[in-house]
Amino acid sequence: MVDFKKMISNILAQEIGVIGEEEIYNIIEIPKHTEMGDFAFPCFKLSRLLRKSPNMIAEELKEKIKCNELFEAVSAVSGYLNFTINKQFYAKTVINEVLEKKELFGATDIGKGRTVIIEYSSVNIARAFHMGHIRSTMIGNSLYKIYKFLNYNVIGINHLGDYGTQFGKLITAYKLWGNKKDIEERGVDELLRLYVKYHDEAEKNPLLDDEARSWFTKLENGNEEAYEIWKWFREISLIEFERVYRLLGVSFDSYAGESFYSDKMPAVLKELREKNILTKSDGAEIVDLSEYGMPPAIVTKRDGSTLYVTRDIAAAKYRKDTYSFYKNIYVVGSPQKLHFQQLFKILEIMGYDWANDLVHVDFGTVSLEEGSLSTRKGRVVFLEDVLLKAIEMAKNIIEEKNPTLENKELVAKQVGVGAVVFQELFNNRIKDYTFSWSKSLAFDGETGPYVQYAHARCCSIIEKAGDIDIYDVDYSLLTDSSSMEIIKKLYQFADIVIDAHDKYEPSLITRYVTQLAHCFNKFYHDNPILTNDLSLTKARLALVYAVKYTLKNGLNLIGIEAPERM
RNA sequence: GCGCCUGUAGCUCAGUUGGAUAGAGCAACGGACUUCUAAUCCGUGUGCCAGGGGUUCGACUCCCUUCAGGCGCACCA
Repeated sequence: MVDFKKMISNILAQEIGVIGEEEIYNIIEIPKHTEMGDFAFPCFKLSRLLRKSPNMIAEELKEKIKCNELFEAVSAVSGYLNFTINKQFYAKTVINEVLEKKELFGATDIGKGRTVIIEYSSVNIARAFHMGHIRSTMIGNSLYKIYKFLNYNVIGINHLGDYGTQFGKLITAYKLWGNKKDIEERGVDELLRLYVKYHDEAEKNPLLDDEARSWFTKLENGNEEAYEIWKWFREISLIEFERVYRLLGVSFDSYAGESFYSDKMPAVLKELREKNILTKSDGAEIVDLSEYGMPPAIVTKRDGSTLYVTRDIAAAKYRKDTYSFYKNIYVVGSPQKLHFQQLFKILEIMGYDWANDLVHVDFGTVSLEEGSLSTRKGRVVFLEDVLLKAIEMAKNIIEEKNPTLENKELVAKQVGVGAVVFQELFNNRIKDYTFSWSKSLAFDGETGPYVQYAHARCCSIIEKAGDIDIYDVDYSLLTDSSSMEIIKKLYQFADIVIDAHDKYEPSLITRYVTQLAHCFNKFYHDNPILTNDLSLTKARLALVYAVKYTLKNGLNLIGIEAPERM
């Protein structure tokens, strides 16, 4: 699409000698208030170089470039040079672009030829799939879609927590208090019960922890009984997790979790030892990171078994060898920030320059009003419960507002799940938040259903319009303020997607889509679209199409469905 | 103790790599459906941008410091 900023910086560069076009381009901003114009060039930086007041510079520049058919107005206001693009040209440029690109509007090919790995969700086997897991799952899912949209080759990995001492604990608990029948009947619920009981008992009897450690060591050394139990628990868990992933519409290219790397551990340890990176300490092997201002990382325990960071070293190496990634992104909560800093540093020390291509996308913690989520303490809100409740509420609202709707079940699912997901991706990922049923189940205001509703309105108008075509549009009919507000918003979409990509921040798209829906709802309220005036109808209909495509593209990028009716 | 993160309207949060009068939603009150779905739209805000210093023509934004909350720091993940 035509880059207005580029056009302006190009013109300005011919008049300004002291700084280059690129710098000018970067300085140009979009004014906060629309009355000021579409783009603004602040002259303060030039002021020092030219030894003139910003005001005067703006005035002089204005005189030099005022005659240009591209601009409707060029004004100098308190040190800013403000540009207003010719509205008809603006409208035509944007709408043509959207209608031409359709579901690819906003996409670019900056990712062409690059493979990106995104590790997300990474739930723990045999434990509750709870509200705390939705963030990694949906942030990762969204990043997956954003990267894909930008033409990257993307590999989504669910790095399952299917290994480690916790399995020793589970096996111990199963041997002491469990039985086959209960697990077959109750699935993960029973595994959870055993896990909670283990922790209760271990508080009274610390010897249990030795038992658990020893079971994990057995598992790691290939003990058959341990392996069979482990495999069984893993399968049971995955079946239940899949149910939730299906509801959310999330999938993965790989489920290579921690256990996948167990046989790659010896080689990693050998390499670390050969490179003289390990130090013995208290029977354990550590990497001393004090010169980098970090506490040491433990690589093997006293009994020789491995830890989290060891497996992550193996995983990173494996991924580099297998996928030759451009970036390897870990969507994992911020409590694990230090872990990733250590991991990246160790790989750097090992001599891998690609350690710079590893990214930890961290995010804040979800807690409950009663306190932090804790599987062990049984303080937990199951994700599936929240989703099902949201679907049920959506169903009730449909019955109330649109009882004749077809596919009620499907739409209720799309809207209910959309509401929950939207809530997760609305704020900056770094913020902690307290889960609340009423917020997750909100359907008014800045919510998923709000955006979906705007989309459904577009669809319903288009359907009603029947075979009215949108060729030969008279763009002068879209120069009113509420149309232009939409058009300017549409123009920003590609930049927003890039920004979300640069910052690993899906919320930028969530916010954008909400703003676009709002502009559209306002327009919709004030302007009849299907009128007796064919050329007016065509023009407005073209705008509706453009909004529809963009809303749908945006929702798709945050993993939310866009029903055509609701 | 050391390190990282957060602190903006009653509540939940935005705030465009330092820029022109700090914005939304919720809640409250008041308006708008014989017309394309009112899950919508419009109106009403006295915010020491946690406090204090500093850098700058200009600071919610950068630096220092204090306070408050959260998280992490050796054999869990």
